[in-house]
Amino acid sequence: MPTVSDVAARAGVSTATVSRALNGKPTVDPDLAARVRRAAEELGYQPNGPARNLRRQEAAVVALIISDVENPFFTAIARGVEDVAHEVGYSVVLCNSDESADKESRYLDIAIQERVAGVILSPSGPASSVARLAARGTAYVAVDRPLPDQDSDVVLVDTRLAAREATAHLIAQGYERVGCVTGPAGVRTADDRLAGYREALRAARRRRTPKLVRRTEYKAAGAHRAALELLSQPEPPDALLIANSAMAVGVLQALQERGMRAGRDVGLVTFDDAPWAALVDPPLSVVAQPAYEIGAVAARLLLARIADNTRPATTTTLGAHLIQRASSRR
Amino acid sequence: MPTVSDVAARAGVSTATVSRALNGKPTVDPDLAARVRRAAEELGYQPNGPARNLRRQEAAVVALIISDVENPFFTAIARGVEDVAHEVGYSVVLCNSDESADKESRYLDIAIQERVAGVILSPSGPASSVARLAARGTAYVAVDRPLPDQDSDVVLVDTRLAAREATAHLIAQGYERVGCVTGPAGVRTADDRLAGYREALRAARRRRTPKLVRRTEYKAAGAHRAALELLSQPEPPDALLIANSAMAVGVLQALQERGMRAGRDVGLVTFDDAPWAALVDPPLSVVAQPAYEIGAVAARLLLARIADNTRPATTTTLGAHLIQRASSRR
DNA sequence: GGCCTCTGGGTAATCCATTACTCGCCCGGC
DNA sequence: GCCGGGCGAGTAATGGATTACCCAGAGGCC
Repeated sequence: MPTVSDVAARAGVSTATVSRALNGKPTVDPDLAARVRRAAEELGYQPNGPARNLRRQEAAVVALIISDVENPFFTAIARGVEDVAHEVGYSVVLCNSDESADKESRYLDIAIQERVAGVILSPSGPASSVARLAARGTAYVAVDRPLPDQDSDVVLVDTRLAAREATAHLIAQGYERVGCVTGPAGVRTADDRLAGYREALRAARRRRTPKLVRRTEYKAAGAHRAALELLSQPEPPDALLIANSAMAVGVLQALQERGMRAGRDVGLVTFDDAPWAALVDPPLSVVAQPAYEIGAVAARLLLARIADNTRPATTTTLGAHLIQRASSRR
Repeated sequence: MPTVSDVAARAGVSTATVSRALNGKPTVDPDLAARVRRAAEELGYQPNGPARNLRRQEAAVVALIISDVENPFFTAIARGVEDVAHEVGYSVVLCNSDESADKESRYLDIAIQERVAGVILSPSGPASSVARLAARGTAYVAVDRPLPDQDSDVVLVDTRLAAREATAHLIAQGYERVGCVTGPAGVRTADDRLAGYREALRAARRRRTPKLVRRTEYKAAGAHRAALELLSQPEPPDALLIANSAMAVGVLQALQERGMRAGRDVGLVTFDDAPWAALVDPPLSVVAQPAYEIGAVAARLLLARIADNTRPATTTTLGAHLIQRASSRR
């Protein structure tokens, strides 16, 4: 594997000049630079990343730690981050924490060890170990969920308001017993969606019925169980607000098994406008979140913070909008 | 940021001993090792990854380059890879080549530069630049699609046979004019699925009708256009084999716009058992591919090759199976 | 007791790119 | 003609962990 010295020898210059030429420093004679580039080309020279990063004390890489690779919401965020980061020459590596604080912590360690320039993450649960990032002075930005007890840049969606509007919509459509299937306690988006749901009930002077609410992991399996439980009660819900699209899959399965029809039997609104949401029968009403933009904004904030880590922390809140389809109509 | 020297000073030993102790080398006195670990703990020591990788000439990281993060087939592969790699202490970084040979090439360069231990990739198109990996002696494994002109480890699905069976199934159900929507020419899975489709037609002594076949990018938008074209013809298909789940979304949209119903008006079988496939109306018949297992097998092959790069190249072909649902029944 | 072996641990070389520092040369100004 | 400044390029220090090599001391054997 060729090194700078090999390139230097072939081009008949010093290693310093090779480095300067290949990094586009302006203090190199154009002829020399061309000679160096040609030599590098001929040898198939690829810089040694670890050596470069060791010297520079930082890698031109940002780590994106998301809580579920299989969730289209997060993969859309990933695209937003990638597009912005690539524009300015950063690479993005995607890490899947799988909603496990352990894996998250492990990936954070790796990010620190590899001296990445910055980290974007959707924190899994309250006991986040980002304090270590802060301690090292590594730039980071939280997306989707704020970090507890941390004042860092955050990009959020006003998910509480959206949940409130979605619930109000179900009520306005004439559903009497609106329930909610949301994520685990302590996960901020899950809490917020529940809070918005309750606000809407209060605003409509409906009694709050704990029996109509279930919390489970943010996955299809949990939501499936939850929906079956809810529907087996003596006074089952006639509408549900569902906190993400994976959960919607579980709920729809449950309805199918019970021979029930969304809209007619149970009004449904779910968070996240998955590509298939309009294709199920009846088409699913959703709260569309600007996932791509979340990623893009987060990436821009991260780049700004990499450039200047003393800037004050900001919170960006993006809006979500309800898309009414037939699953919330009788 | 503390270094080995700091830990060494605090534990009252040399840097060599610190390194040996923290890496679990057996030649260190247990008492000393404990002292070192405690010192490291107290200082919050995190090894400097670039320095370590520079010295070791290799990072304990495998790169997984997939052609579409938003495709559940590939994210399931990612889980398989992760689970196996983590077991033996490797980290996985996910790179999204987005079906672009350019991005793929760029990520390969990064993988080489960062001296990752190995690469697993689903090659985008024929002009793959993996030759560079081979030239450097970096271990790699191809998944889903073989590499042209390369004899490397490959993990495939017998997608041609599956396509043939799926098509035969449609014919057996009484569909007369079975068409096919597949991916771009040159992408092996797309070619194979088309070949399997044709084999089934031949076996059933049906005429091959090029007008019933469309090739487009492996995305919803392309398939949507293709489906509209197919259905606008004077003699439109009455059944379609669809080459992946993103395309299925496009085709279903097209049917919806035309007010047509899958199964009754157009029989449908699609590749990939997406979580929502059973939830659309009517439920979608699919060819389920063992995506998780592809990832797991690929990871094991990669680890074997990292250990011994001289082992002969292998090709693993996994089976896929048809799941019959209502979309392929009149 | 003398010599050999084995073990644990220290010293210093090594991996490779970047960059601070330095030097020679050329040009302009006085 | 001499000096200061600036530019381009070379020399060598630097970053931090790993590991080849070497040494001291303990224990065994004759």
